Amino acid sequence: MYSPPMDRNTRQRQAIRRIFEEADRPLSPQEVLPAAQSYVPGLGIATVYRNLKALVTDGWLESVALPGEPPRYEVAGKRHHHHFRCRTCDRVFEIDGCSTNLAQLTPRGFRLEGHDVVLYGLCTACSKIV
Amino acid sequence: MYSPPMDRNTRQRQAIRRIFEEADRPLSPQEVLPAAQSYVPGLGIATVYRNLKALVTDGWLESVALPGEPPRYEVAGKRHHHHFRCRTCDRVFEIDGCSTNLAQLTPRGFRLEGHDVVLYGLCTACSKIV
DNA sequence: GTCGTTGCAAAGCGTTTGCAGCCTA
DNA sequence: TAGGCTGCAAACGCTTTGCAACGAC
Repeated sequence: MYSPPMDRNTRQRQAIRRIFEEADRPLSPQEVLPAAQSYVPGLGIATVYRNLKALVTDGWLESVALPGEPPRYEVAGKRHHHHFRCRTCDRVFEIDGCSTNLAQLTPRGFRLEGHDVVLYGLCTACSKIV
Repeated sequence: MYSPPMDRNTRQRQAIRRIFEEADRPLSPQEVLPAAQSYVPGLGIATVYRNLKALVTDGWLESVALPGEPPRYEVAGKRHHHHFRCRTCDRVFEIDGCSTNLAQLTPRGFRLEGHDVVLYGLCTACSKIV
C-alpha cells in the first residue's frame, strides 16, 4: 500500500488535520469529506482517503475500528481508551478507563494480547431528545 | 432487503446448516463457501450470501461483527457471550462469561444499553506453533 | 406442475489506483 | 523548475440483484 511522504503542506492536508483537531472524536472518511470541503471546496474523496492513510503512516492519526462499521480515525498518541457509539446519531465518542477483569475470560490454552471494548447506547444530546 | 421464505429444504441449504453445526464458531461467507462446496460441488457464493441472510431472518443464525472485519455468523440462541480472534489464523472463537465493570466507564449523561468485548491473541493451536 | 431456489453474470457500493495537470517548496 | 499532490475517472473486491433454468414438494 502506497503512502505519500507527507512533505508538503497543501491546503487540503491542512484542512483535514484541522477537522480532526476541532472534532475531538473519531471521524469516518464520509464525515471528513464535507467538513474539509467547507475549508477547501472541490476537495475530492480520494484526497481524503489518501491523506487519512498518509497521516496514519505518519503517526499523526490512528485508525479506530468498530464492529460492523467502516474504519474511523482519531488523533494519535492518546492513552489507552475505548469507545462509545450512539445508536441514534451514530457518532463515536472516546471514553477513558478500561475494564480490568478481561483476562479471566480468556479460555484455557489461549494467549491474550489485547482487547477492544465498545459501549452502545445514547449520547448526552440524544438521550435528551428521546 | 429480500429474504427467501425458507420453505424448501434444498441440498445447498442443508449443506450450509451442517457447516455451522459442525464448526461451533463464527464463520464468514468465505469460510462457508468451500466447506459447503465439499457437500455440494458447484454451490455458488450468491447462494451462500442468500442463505446466510435467510437463516438470520429465520432466527437460526445470528451475525457476529468484529472490528475491522466482514460479518461472520454463528448459530443463534446462545447465552450472552463475547469473542476471541486469533491473530495468527484469524479464526474467531466464542468465549463464555462477561466483563462486569463496564457501566462505570460510561460517561456522565450517556445512557448505556449494550456492549461488545473482543479479545485478541493466539488460540491454543497457534500458541503451540509459535 | 408450481414456484421457491440456484448459478451465472451484471450491478452496486465504498475504497483504491492511474494519470495528466497543478502547486508547494 | 521538480516532483509531490490533487481531482477525475477507471479499477477493485466484496456483496447484492436480475434472470432463466432447475428441482423440492
